[in-house]
Amino acid sequence: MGALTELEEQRLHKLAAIQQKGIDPYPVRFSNKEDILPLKVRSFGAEDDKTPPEDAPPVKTAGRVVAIRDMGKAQFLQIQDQTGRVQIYAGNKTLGEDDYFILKNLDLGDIIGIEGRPFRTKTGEATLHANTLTLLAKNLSPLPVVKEKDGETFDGISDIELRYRQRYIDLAVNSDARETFVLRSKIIRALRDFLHARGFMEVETPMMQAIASGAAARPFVTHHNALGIELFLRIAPELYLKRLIVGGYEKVFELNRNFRNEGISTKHNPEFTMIEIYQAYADYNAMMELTEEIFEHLAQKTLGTTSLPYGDKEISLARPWKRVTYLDSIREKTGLDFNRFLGDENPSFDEAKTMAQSIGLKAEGLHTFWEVVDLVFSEKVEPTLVQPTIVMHFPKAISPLAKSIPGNPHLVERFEPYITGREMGNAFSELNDPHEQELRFNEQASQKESGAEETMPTDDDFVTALKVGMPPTGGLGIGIDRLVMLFANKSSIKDVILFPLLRPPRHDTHKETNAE
RNA sequence: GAGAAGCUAGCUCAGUCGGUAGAGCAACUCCCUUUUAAGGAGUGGGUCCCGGGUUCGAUUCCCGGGCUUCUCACCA
Repeated sequence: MGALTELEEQRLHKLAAIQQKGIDPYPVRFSNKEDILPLKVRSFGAEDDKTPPEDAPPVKTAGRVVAIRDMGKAQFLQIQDQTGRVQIYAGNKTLGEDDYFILKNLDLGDIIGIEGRPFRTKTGEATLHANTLTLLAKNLSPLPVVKEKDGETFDGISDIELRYRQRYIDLAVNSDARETFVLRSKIIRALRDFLHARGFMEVETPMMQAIASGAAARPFVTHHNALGIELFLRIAPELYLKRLIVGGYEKVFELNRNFRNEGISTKHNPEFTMIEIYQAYADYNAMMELTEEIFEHLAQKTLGTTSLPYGDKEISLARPWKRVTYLDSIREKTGLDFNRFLGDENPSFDEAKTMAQSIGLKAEGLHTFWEVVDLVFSEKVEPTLVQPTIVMHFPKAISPLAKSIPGNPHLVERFEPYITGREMGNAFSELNDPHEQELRFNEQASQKESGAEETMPTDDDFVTALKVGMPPTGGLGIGIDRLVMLFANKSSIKDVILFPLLRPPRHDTHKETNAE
């Protein structure tokens, strides 16, 4: 393998010619580089309305060459750094011999440093007239050429696979991609600041766990050689964070990766970022307040508004959000009223099935009353929850870590916020009765025995922790990737994860395997 | 895991009812010192995703495979 394209060969020849001339195409450093945006503000005014004086002192900056307009013995270049773009004017009148040689051998994608005097061209463009031009890195693998005019982009890269597989190209070429990940970083920072300001402490709990509990999902398995044990990548940090509440910390959070060995889709990546927040002496009502505050604050802080465009919709994150109970939301959307079963100790599975069938849902493969109800909810209610909605009081049967509503045998103090038809988080008053917790784990285990695919594994040490005593506690988890999708107006989770998981490319394995 | 679509020059895309292919941008050569999707003249560039079959001949038709995207399934 490794046949070079014509373009790559040409670049290598230029590289050789540059080295021949005694110029290092990869110099060690370029000191005192000023960022382009502040430099432009300083030289040309914040409104781009100032003209620098004739004798303005030279400035020094650097970036990637993204446009070359060759006028013969002089050229107009555009260079781009993390903060913006600026035009460079360079020619043989001001450049020394070596620098001019670099100019003549310059390619799109090269990284250069320049020193030059700010001035305006005839047409008024803010420009730097280069006195020196230093090659800092030669581009040997040509980038796609993207041209822009009046905000319109021509011939950008649209090959989605290339954008995800070689994100560095996507970032180098597409300003939208760059902006998305800047926004992601701002959101995460604002979230941390928000929580720190309220007295929360950020902690780190194990990502490799002997028991992958805290959620119901298939884990990744790995192996520790020295201990000779099987370990799982965590599917959730929940049980460890609650151990910290037992230990006496009262406000903790963890913002980091979880891993689930499940399908990949526009809404699922095998590793994804979650924040989980626990507050002792609080309950799910406090978590509802917190949820609304967090979303509103993050939007205000990072986007300057609580009104977000998403696809063809306009989402308003302004508080207060609509709140509705789980069963009422089903009644609202389908007319089916499961509330009337709340008095029954063992609500009828068959009746639930009949009700589901009456609105065209097949309850095949389901075993319990509450599974049928949850099917109705996820099929008929979830997709309709476009504006922020807090759905409260989930079935106990599918909430093994949440505290029961006092006096209610079937429902728990749990809620989920929904936006754009997607679950954005999960929260509850944490179950802190060790005996009840043990029963719930057992219930999960017997569901597994009777054929449920994914249930929550028992964690005996966690039960022991609860026996030591955990104060009443409110917990909240928020999916960060989905939050960023909402804020960045992206429909695929891959657009908000820098390096989403893709099948590794197979080079010429075909020939090799067929050669046998 | 299932179905559908796609894969042609560095990029964005045409096209071949089966006779090995084209545009724009990029590249190369030349002209041009205030351009900005710069302009003008010329040139080169392809395992048409991979393998097999049918055929005189396959990028095109058939079969198998790969990768991606979308939908569904699974999925806190």
